Amino acid sequence: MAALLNSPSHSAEVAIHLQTIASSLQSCSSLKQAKLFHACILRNNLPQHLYAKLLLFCTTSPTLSTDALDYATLVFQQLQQEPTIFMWNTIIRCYASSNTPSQAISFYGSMRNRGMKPNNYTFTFIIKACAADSCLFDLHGRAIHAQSIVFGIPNSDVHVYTSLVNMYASVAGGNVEAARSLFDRMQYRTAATWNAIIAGYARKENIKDAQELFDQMPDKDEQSWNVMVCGYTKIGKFDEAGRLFEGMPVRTLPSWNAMISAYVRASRPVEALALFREMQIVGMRPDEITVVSVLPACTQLGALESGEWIHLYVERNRFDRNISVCNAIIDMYSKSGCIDKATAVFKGMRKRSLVSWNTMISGLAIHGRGEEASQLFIEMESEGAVPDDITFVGLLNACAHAGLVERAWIYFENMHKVYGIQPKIEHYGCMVDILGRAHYLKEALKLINCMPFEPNSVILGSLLSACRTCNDFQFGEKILEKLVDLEPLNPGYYVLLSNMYASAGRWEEVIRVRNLMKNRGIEKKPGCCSIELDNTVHEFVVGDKTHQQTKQIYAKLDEISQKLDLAGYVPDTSVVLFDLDEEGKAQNLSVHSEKLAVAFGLLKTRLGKPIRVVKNLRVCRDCHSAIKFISQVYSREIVLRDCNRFHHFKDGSCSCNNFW
DNA sequence: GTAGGGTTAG
Repeated sequence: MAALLNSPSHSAEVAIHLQTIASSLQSCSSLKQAKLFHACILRNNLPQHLYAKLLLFCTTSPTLSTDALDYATLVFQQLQQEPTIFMWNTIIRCYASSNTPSQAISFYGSMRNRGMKPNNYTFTFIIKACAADSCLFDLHGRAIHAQSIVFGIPNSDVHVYTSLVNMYASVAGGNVEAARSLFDRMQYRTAATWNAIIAGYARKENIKDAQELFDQMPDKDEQSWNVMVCGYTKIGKFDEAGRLFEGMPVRTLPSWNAMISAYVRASRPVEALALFREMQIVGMRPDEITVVSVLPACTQLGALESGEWIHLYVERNRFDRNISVCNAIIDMYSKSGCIDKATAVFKGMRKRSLVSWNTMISGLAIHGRGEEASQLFIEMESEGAVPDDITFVGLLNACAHAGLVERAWIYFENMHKVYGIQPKIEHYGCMVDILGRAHYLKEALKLINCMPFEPNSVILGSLLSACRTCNDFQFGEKILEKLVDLEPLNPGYYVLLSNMYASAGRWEEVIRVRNLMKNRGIEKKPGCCSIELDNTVHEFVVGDKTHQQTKQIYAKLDEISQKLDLAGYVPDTSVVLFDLDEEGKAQNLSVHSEKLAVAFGLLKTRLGKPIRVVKNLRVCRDCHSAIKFISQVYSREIVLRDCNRFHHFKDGSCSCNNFW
C-alpha cells in the first residue's frame, strides 16, 4: 500500500492493485490504516466505489470510535460525486446506533432533499434511530412509518416491520398495542420479531401477555429467554427469573449480565456479586457490560476487596479504555473510601465524558474535599467540558461538606446567570443545608420562601437539621410534624421527632410518638453496619449476637470500653431513644452496630491496615465520638461511610470536622 | 458490499 502511495499512477498498475485494496480494506483493523487507504485512493484517483468500501470499513470496526465516525462523516461530505444509496445507508446506519441518533435523521433529510429515494435498508436504520430516542420518535416516528408505506415497503418485509414493531414497543412514548397490531398483521415473523414484541410487554411490566406470547412462540432462541428473565426481574419476581435462568437451554453472556444488573438495580448487591463469581467458575468471561453492572454492587456494599479485584480484571482485559467502565471504577473507589485511588483512575483516563467529571466532583464532595472539587471544576471548564445540573449538585455538596458558604452562593447564582441552568429543588436543598450548618437559619427560610417549588421532604429535612444545629426546638417540632404529614410512612421522621423530645427530657412525648408509630404499623429501619474481610461481607445490627465470633467481639468491646474510659471518653447518652437510666443508656450505646463492626475490624485486621465500615443510616453522634477515641487509642485509621458522606478517623479526629 | 430483537451508564 505504501508503495502504491509513492508510485506514479499508471492505470494498469492501479487496476492490478484494486482487488488487493478492496480485500485489504475488509481485514484492515485500524483507523490509521483506513486513512492510508484514503490517501491511496486520492493519490491514484481511484474510482468512487472504493469510497463505499472505505466508509463501510470506518463504520463497521468492532468498536466504533467517535474518531472513526467523525472521519467517515468527513469522507462522506467531501465526496466529489453524488453518493450512492449504499453510501447514504452506510452513514445513516452508523449514526442510528451512535449516541447521536438525531444525526441519522438529519442525513436522511439531506438525502431526501437531494432527491435520493430511500430503500428497505434505509428504513431499518432510520426506524432504529427513532427507537433510540423518545424525542425523535415523537417528532418523526409515525411519519417515517407512513413514508415506508409511501415508498412501497410491503408488510412482508420482515426487517423493516420488525424494526417498526421494536420501535413502537420499546420507545418511552410509544405503545405496545400499536406494535402488537403490526405484529398481528405481519405475513412472516422471525425470532427477532417475536422477541421485540415480547420485550415490549416485559418492558411495560405486562408479564402476563409477555409469557403468553413466549409460550406460543414457535422457535425460541437464547434471546427470548433473556427477555423473559428481564421481564420477571423488572417486577421483582426474582424466584421466577432465577428458575428461567437456571432452566434455559443456553446461558449466554447477556443472560448473566441481565441477572447481575437486575440484582444491582433491586439493591441486592450480595446476590449480584455471588452470580458474578459463579459465572467465572462456569467459565463465562465477563465483558465491559458485566463490569459496569457489577461494580455498583461493590459500591453499594463498600466491598473494596471485590472492587479492587474487578479493577485488576479491567486492566488485564484492557477494559480501561471504556469511559463508562472507568466512571464506574471511580465511583466505586470514592464510595468505598479510597478517594486517592479514584483520583488516580480519573487522571489516567485518556478521554473523559461529562459523567466522569461529575462522578469525580461528587466523590471529592462526599469526602469533604471542597477545595479540590472547586479546582477540578476549573480544570473541567478549561478542557471545554460543559457542566450540567448534576455537576452543580456535586459542587454544592462539596461546599456543604466543607462549610464553604460564600463559594456555594457563587455557584448557585452562576448556574443560571453564566450557564443557563435553572436551579432544581435539589440545588435549593443543598443551599438550605449549607446555610443551616453555618447557623444562617433565617437566610435558609428566606430562600425557601422565594423558591419556585413547594418545599418537599428533602428541603424540610435540611431545614430540620438547621433547627437542630441552631437548637431551635420549637420550630424544629413544627417542621417535623409537617414532615410526618407529608410522608406518614417514613420511619426516619418519627425517630427524629422522638429523639428530639428525648434530648429535651420530654419522655411523655417520646412515648406518644412511639405509640403513634406502633398504631400506624411503622417500624424503625434498623441501623446496620457492614465490614468486608477476605471477600466476605459481615453485617451487624444493634446488640447483634448472631455472628459466629460473637464471644470474641464482645470481649474486644469490653477491652475497648476500658481503654476509652482511661482516655477520657464519656458516652453521649442524649442520643438514646428510650427512657432508660444512665447506666442502661450507656449499655445500649456500647452495642451499637458501628461499635460492633469496628471491634470486629480491630480483631481481624492487622495493625496499620485501615478499618472500613459502611453504615446504612447516618452515623450516631456517640459512635462518632467513640470512634475518634478508638482511632487514637489503637493508632488505627478508620474509614466510615454513612448514608451521607465519609468520615476518615485518624489520631483522634475526623475529616468531617463534626459536620454531617 | 448495508438490515431486525436481549445486557451498562452519575
